[in-house]
Amino acid sequence: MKFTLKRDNISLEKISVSGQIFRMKREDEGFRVHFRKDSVLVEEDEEKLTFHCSEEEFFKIWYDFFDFETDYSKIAALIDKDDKYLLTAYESGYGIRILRQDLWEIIISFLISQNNNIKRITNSISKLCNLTKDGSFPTPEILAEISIDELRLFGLGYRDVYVKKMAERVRNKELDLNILEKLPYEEAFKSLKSEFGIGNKVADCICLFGLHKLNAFPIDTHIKQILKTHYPEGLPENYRGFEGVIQQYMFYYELNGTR
DNA sequence: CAACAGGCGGGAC
DNA sequence: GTCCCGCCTGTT
Repeated sequence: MKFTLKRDNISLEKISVSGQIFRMKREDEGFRVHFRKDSVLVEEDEEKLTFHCSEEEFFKIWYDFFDFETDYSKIAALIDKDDKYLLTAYESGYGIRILRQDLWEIIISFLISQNNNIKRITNSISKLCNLTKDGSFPTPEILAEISIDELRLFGLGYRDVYVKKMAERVRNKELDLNILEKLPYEEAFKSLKSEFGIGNKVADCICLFGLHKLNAFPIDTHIKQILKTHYPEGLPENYRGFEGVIQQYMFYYELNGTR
């Protein structure tokens, strides 16, 4: 079963290397993505996307996952005509969207991402998924049961204690993800930051990619440099509310350029 | 060999 | 509050 739709401001190719998702792999026919227990293969060509699933499944799961509800062209229209840097970054990153991924998977993924490189992050997460029979991302219960020594084998380095503690916290409902999902940005950010292993950057990544708070603006080493060079006075006011989307265009442009 | 990779915790001040 | 250091580990 397949479901086809016209491409409009979406690029799986770019999303796959935008740094927000760590297990979106290119297969022979297209890209495979995962959401909780489900997975789908998506073909991408110049004018359309072909989902290898029923229309019913597309609208039940993947429509939200790819955030088709949000009009990214409308957000891009906010870009200042004199902001040459961002106009170029948007042109470069045109088609990137903020996926609505599973919160738990995002929390662990970005805990692992700190002071780390994408290759190693991807490798660690891939190994973690081997813990489950179906290859889906391991639940808090599963991760909480793994010993530190065993976790170390996944190449997490010193981040293994962060992962272990977080799994226990969530399993014990000391951090309730259902509540976290209902909080406004400021409160979610504060709650996340109080967790062991989560600082400003990781908290904002989780808010942006796990809670879809488009006003979260994760500042990593690259973004810090960009701000210093192009926005010494800070981001313009008119981007307020969509800083996270802006960040993605900048980040992509910085790492992938105009290729 | 050192430096770095999408930072963070902990201690000094 | 800010500054600084050490940290797992694979790659360059």
